[in-house]
Amino acid sequence: MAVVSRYTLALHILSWLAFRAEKKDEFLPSDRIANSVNTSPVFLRRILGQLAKAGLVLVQHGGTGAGWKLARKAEEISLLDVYEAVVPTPLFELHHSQPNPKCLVGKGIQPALRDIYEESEVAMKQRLAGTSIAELVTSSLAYGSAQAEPGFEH
Amino acid sequence: MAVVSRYTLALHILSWLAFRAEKKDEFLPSDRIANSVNTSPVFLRRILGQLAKAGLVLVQHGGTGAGWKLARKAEEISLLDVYEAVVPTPLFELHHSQPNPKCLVGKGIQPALRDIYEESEVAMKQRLAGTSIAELVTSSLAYGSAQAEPGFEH
DNA sequence: ATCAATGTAACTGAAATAGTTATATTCAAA
DNA sequence: TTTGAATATAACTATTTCAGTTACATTGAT
Repeated sequence: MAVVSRYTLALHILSWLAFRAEKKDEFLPSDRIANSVNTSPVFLRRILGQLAKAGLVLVQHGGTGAGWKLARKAEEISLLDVYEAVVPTPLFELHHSQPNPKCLVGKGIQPALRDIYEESEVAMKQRLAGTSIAELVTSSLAYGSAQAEPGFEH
Repeated sequence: MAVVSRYTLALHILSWLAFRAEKKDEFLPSDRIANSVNTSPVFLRRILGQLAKAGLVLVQHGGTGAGWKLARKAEEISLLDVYEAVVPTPLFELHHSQPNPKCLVGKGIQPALRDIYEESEVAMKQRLAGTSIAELVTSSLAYGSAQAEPGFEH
């Protein structure tokens, strides 16, 4: 295990909102999203809250048309934007208990690793930055449309 | 949290063995390693066992000179070799509960994500492949030697 | 005023991780 | 062949994280 599945759920949420936005510009409630993602609406709202803080979605609190929608076009949201919004911690963990500072290796290994870990994380993020939610939707539909069951109301 | 700290410990173990190997070619016991890493010898042996399976270290089971040493030169062990040895799972997690297959997005998003996740993981690994244990030792010593306490017996 | 929605605190259950304890096994060397 | 310094491994504990649920207060368009 590594990068939390919460990130996958965030991408699913945004893809679904983008897919819906192509048909109609409206706020959509969390339990409609939960129907596609197959997860609790409360859990999704926690993720949606993080996405809202990062400026990726807009929220309508009360009233009949309450819910969520994309804050900007799906072409302008990269998978890295979403990563930064929901994954706050660095990719690699250092030691839990500090290494022995009396040992030359133990003394210097943490800053040495920090450099390498940082660069590896950047390499991963650059790949994420190269794809948008719009492209993810296109790709998902290409994979899914072949055998999707017809007549399903979103 | 993300990539387990076990990976950091594995890199520390190998760096320490490489550092020691420069002075003398011998098997070194896990509690000597534990003195630098500052962790339980039993836990370290679990990691050392994984490294041995991957062919990165050699083990001497019984007798007076029992312990561990590098199976090949530190220049020929990359940080990616170590990653593959101790991190068995993919970097990104997909959904825990399957998305709704009746939804076009839910149907296709997993294979779409698999492609992108795979490429992101490869990008990260390529950076790890570019550094060897020998280089990590050199870098650690550069960071550590400035203020390390003198007179420490490894 | 209604009520369909969100916001959030508090909880549960499951899993992973780090680390420990105890015991059996290995094998070089005396 | 006995010794003993080491590893191998099972079983256990404590901590944390994560996903997901329940319950309730709040919001605000109509």
